Amino acid sequence: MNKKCIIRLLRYKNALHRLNTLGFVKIFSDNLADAVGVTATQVRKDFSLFGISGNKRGGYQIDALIEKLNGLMGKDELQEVVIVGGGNIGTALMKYKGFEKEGIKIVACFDIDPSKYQKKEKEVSVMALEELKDFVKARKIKIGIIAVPEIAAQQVLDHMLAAGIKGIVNFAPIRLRGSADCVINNVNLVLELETVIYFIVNGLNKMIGEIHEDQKS
Amino acid sequence: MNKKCIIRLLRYKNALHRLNTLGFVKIFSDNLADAVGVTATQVRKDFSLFGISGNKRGGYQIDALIEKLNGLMGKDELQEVVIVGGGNIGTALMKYKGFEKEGIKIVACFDIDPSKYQKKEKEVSVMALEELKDFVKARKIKIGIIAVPEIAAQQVLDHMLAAGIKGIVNFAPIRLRGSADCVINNVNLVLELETVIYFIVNGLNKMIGEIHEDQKS
DNA sequence: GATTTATAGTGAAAAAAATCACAAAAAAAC
DNA sequence: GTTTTTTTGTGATTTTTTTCACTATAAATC
Repeated sequence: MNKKCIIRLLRYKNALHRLNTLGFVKIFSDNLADAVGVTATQVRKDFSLFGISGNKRGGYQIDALIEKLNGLMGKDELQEVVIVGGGNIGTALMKYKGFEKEGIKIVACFDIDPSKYQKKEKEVSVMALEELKDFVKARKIKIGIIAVPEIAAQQVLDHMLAAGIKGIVNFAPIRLRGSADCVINNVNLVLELETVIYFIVNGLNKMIGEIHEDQKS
Repeated sequence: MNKKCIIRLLRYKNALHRLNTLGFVKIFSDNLADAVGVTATQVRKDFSLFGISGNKRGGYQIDALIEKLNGLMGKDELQEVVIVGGGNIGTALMKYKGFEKEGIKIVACFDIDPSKYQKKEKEVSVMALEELKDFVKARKIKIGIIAVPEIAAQQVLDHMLAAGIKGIVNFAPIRLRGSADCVINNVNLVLELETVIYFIVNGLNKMIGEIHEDQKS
């Protein structure tokens, strides 16, 4: 039961959700592997490790599988999330439709200069950074997104920790250090692009098909 | 020389750039490790593997180090990149300032319905998807970003491949398969958030400080 | 200029992760 | 109802990745 395996399980769950809404009922380790980008053996091994079993020659029942994964990984109830930083990235995330489907709700955005933003119909409201603490404490919010410039990221992190945020996705292009008190997932958009560029410029595309994904195919 | 190691080298380069602009001249494996989120041993091992050496008790000269890394990984000349999809994410990336510093230039965006967008001062222009192929071929662009809804992603990928794009960062929440002809880096924003949520909901924050980063501390 | 100290460098060991190879069983075909 | 086929399940093996434990060396100190 390692970190990587857990992350894969999340991916399986995610993919299964999608397949489910597409109307699929049954799935083979093969198909799931393909959807997630790993090998079929890996899928079965992961399941085996967590005591998930299917039917020999019958594959897996998708809804039962989702059920099991939910039981294992904690059914994700609706999670309220705040964003700090109302710039390009922050705004995009505020408006992004993809979260809702997965039970994630962006409830507010905080910015140093909220006067720039006026609330439009159906949009997330932007508040002053000073209001973060009270808001987060009052609503017992545990998850936050950092979408501020590099220079402000560390300071914003401190604010969030003080407010009681426990998990963060950080989009500022600087690595923020997690702690026992707070899990941080650093996502560096520039680096994601640079990685691809590197592989292309150096003609290494033959070497790999995908990046970060560790499968055959 | 494995994929992970290459990606780490890219991270080192990135971090060194930042440290350099901040005025640092010298660095120890320790510091770099910390900036990137790995162990000092790992940094030294990676360097050793690629024949990069520093000075005993003197650390590494940052500019020389960058030089070496550039030599090794191909100096990144200005790279022109196109975006497909002018929605929330696409728009954010178009406006995002962070790319320029790293020699990445977003030169155009393509959308099914470009009439929604009117070009403003200093902004990237949005064109019809049909123009993608000619544009990309004419300017010999090799790198593209997919920022369309899930449903359209596969089709857009096909368009891009036909146009001669060789490397892609895909933000649609579906795994696109790379090939010998095209490297794909799938970035799933929802999943990044879900991963954090999972660790928090299950109280596993003690288990890890960071996600995707495999270091101590 | 000898001694101490901090840091790089690296082969060896350990740990982690992935893959293989094959058994078990259910379904399908005959 | 027997045989074949397909797919799961998993111990064993291999490969990959990381860490350890130590040496070498340059700088700093005394």
